[in-house]
Amino acid sequence: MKIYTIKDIAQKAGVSVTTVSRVLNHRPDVNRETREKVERVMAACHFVGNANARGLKQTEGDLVAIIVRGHQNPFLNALAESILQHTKDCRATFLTEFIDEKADEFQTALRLLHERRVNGFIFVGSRIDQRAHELSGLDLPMVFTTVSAQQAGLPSAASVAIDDRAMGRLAAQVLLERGHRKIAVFGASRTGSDSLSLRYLGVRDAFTAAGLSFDESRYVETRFSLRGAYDSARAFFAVKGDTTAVFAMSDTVAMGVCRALSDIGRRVPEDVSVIGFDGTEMGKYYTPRLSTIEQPIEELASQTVLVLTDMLEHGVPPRHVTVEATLRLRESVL
Amino acid sequence: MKIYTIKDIAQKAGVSVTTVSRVLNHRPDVNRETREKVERVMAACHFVGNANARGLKQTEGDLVAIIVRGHQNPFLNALAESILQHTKDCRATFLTEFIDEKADEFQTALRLLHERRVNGFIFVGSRIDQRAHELSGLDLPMVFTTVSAQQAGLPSAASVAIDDRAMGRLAAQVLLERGHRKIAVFGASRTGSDSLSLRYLGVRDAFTAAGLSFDESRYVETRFSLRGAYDSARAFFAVKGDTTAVFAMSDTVAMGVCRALSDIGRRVPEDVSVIGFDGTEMGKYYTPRLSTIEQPIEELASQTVLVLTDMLEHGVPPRHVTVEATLRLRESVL
DNA sequence: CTGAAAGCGCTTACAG
DNA sequence: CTGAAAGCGCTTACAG
Repeated sequence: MKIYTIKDIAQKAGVSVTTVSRVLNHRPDVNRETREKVERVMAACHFVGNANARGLKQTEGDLVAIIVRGHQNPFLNALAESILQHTKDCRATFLTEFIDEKADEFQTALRLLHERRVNGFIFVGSRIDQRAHELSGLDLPMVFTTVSAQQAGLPSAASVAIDDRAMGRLAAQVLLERGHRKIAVFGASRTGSDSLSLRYLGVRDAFTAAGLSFDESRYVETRFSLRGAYDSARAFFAVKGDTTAVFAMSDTVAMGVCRALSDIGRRVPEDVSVIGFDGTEMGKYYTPRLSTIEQPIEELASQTVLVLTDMLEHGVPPRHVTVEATLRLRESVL
Repeated sequence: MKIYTIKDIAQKAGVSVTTVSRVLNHRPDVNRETREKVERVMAACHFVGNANARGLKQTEGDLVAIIVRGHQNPFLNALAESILQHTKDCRATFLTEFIDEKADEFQTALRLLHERRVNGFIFVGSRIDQRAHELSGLDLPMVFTTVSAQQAGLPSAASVAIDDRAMGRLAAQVLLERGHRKIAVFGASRTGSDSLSLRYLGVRDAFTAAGLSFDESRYVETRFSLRGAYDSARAFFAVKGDTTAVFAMSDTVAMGVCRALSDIGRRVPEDVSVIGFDGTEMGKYYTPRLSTIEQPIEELASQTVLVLTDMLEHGVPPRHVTVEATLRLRESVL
């Protein structure tokens, strides 16, 4: 199986490589007969252009990198897939890079910038912190999705996200309204301005609005995996066994907590109510069906691609879009 | 933030581009002082080579594509991650391509072959069928993992997999031994020689060994998603309500079935036993904890990389490795 | 509508 | 140990 080059095709079709290149790139300025002849030869040879060679000539169309941090995260996975879907009718080409949750997305971005001459970024599942400043010199369109970049101080950064603070507040409010007072919150470090920290602030808002104050000893820093959440919950409930409700900042964490509760003989929701976050498919099929704050995947994706192409193709300045999340009350909250 | 090329570095360091290239590729034949000077300049400029330009010179090291079919599949995801882990100390470089479950992995392979001049493949989650013959002319190392390529008729194909037929048999046997006779099997098309079809043959083996025969009307072709399995199970149990046990060919399918059962008022495992396949993390935390056939991810991954590098670096002929799966009896089977 | 030629950034024989 | 030069496969002004 010989690998044909544009030169081989040109020779077989009796035209110049320039013409083959034109056909390859769907340029209009090619005679119909010539085009068809070249296309026939390309088809017969199963010709596919060499991406390296093409990439080397930078002046081609835009190349956008989608960097997904959290490969095992079902929510981000689904979101990335949806973004890719919306990407189909863009002029730019996209490459997707899945990195580990613990990896550094900004380092990855820098590498892609050099290695592949990328000229646009979509960050899926990034937490924007001081590391982001490695990108501050960059004058490329970049869109953060699921996290607001409003406070990031990156001049060319746009973002699409839900109102995490309001949604954190809503989750806590749901529990407070149902009479819960001993409420635990399972999240991560709450000192930044990332989406998880905002949800935590929302929790405090809810308590304040109810004339109460959140008991910080019921805040649990956990890893965002089933195993991590399970272990954290076992340890937490051994000490704070009087807790009657949990707000977990992801559905995965919520499910780990549910399993732990059931293993220590506490029923969900009869003994302990649990509300998650994200609105994953699994949550709908878990027993009990998970109450959650559902992020609008479809809209996050379409807005993200829209904001990016506006910046890339029309030079529109970056903007920060807020989309609506939805409370889904299912079986796990009483 | 200027993007430096090898030429810029050469100029700044006062050497030729050849020398910079040598340093870049860790060639031994560079004077230590020269090397250090060049390295200093590269570091100062945050220099990263242009992958396109490098890729264009094919004679570089090997490039292996890992093609993962089934992006949303947690088992394949975990397996791909483990493979990537084992890949770290290989001389070759690897690129990972996640494609949809419905996409054609062989088309993808062909594209990568041309576009990127790949010279080795790892197929994760492929089903080998007639489409595979598009690769039959290819004299490149390719390793199929989770599915045996023994019967595929591809001369350069190796494979690493469990004994799917034996494991299908074991799953059915577990249910038969516990007195179940009205057993449903949730799988896919069972006419090929892919791993799912083999598991089906294993089921028949188990029935035959017990002096019984499998009731084909209890074979359910389902999509391998929570939603698909749920819908299939609702439809199936509306007709075959006397079924007392289910063998689902993936944990995801098993969980969809469990949820459906609970929604029609059948308890798992008291009324219906369910056994899954793969051994996903979620299965351990589901309620009820899922009984399953656990695939040895770690060993599948290490063997896959080993077989590939043996072929690639040492010219060893392709081989077909069988690894051991493990029965995990948990709560969902009575 | 078509082609000859330069050049993208790198690697690699080939000389020295 | 080091460098000048050719070439990887493609794209794109520039001519015609």
